Amino acid sequence: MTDPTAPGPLAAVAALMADPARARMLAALMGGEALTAGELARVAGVTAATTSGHLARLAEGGLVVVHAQGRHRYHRLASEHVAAAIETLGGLAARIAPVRHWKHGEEARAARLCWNHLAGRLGVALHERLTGEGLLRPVSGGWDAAPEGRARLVATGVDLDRADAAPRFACDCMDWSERRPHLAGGLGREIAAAWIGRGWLRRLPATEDGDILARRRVGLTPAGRRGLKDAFGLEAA
Amino acid sequence: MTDPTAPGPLAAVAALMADPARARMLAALMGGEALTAGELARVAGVTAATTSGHLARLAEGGLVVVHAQGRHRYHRLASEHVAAAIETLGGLAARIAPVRHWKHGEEARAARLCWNHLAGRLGVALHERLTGEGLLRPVSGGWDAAPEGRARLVATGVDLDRADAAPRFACDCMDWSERRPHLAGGLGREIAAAWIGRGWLRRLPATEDGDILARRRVGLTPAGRRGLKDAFGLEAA
DNA sequence: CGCGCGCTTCGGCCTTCGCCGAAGCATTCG
DNA sequence: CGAATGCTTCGGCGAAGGCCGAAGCGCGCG
Repeated sequence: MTDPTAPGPLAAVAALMADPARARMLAALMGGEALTAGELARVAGVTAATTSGHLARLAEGGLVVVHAQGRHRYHRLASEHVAAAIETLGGLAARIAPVRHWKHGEEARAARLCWNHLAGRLGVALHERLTGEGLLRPVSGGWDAAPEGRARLVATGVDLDRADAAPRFACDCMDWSERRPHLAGGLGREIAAAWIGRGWLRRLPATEDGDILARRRVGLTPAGRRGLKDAFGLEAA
Repeated sequence: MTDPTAPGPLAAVAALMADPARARMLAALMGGEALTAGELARVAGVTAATTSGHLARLAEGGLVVVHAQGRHRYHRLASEHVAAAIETLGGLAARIAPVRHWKHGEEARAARLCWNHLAGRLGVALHERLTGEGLLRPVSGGWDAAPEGRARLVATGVDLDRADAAPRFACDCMDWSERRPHLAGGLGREIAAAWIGRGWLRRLPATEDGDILARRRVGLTPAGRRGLKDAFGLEAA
């Protein structure tokens, strides 16, 4: 316990992300869905045996939580904080590494999920629009929706009661590609859920290669484009 | 180049932080000062030879930049984005790991530097005060100082011209201990520099053990306490 | 009830890499 | 112009850990 060779907590959590196979799994989980060990094995490109070990370590380290259901074991990211850290680290990596061209990079820059909320240009534009118009205002440690903002969000199907029940939507993630904040937390989650639910957003098919963006890309449907324009005057790219 | 076994950029940057000795070096560099290889060797607890290898990797990976001066080689974090990522990852680690009691943890929670700007309770309180009073207002991708806010900041000795010259102070770091944003970017840097310069803040002595907080803790002087109360009505803990 | 499937555990191989001491450069100082 | 200092490079050692195939285990289905 008081092992003098023990890595500090920072090194320990970094080590969990430092393995290529584990990093691919975490990236896949950034899509927000709970995935089985088998699915994660495929995206990571290793056998089931290897995957099992990796997932045990990730769970032990608190990055992932497991939910057994029948003969499947579903894994998802443990919390918003894990997602935010991965997003931030991914952003740093993208900034530092030679600009490697992801096959679907352009689509992902346009709109994607960051665990359970909206990111990419669309997520950033939404955040800017809401804050710039005063529909969201800064409060202690985060954002709160002004009455006018609440009404407009509810009109688009967002369940604000459930968003309010969340601890607080203090966490505005720093965006991977745009280097600007987008809306995370309970409100971000409810927005994404509502708009996917009413068909404004649609998940784009996962890529088969080990792409870090697999399962994260979303697209705005024509209905969504219209809806966002009507509700917020938002002209999506 | 197209090595199929190459780790993704995320795993690569995580690996740089995943070694205990390197993590200690990075933590020490979060104090914002440029440190020599020898100083980093001492804080990391390894020999000069080992340190040299680590620093070469960190520089190669873009986390650190080197500045040779005489027979010393000074190292500092490469950018604000590196500092933000370390802070975020450290926050996740603190949240996940069993609450380990750092010797100077309480002092560091009160006020510390996050690379070149103010963090801890003081940094968070300042951010909240400035945004809550409307002295800072949200603009596209960050914060801008309102006229009233500019005047008050200038009155405390902050060089706003230099802050304006910075790319943008879009980056409000997520705080390690408080899990709330504090003020980073060009403005954060100028504030910390100005207040240290006029004796409002003082660096506290570095700890001798390999503490992750070494060289980061700062204290508010009586003059600083008075000054912050007069300028912003800020009652520091 | 027995088979199939998903997942984990075990054992063994092998690469990676962190570590050090010794030697080699460079810079500064006496 | 040596000698000391700061740092890097080299060579070699050892531990950590990532990988797999095979075997084991639990759950659901036929």
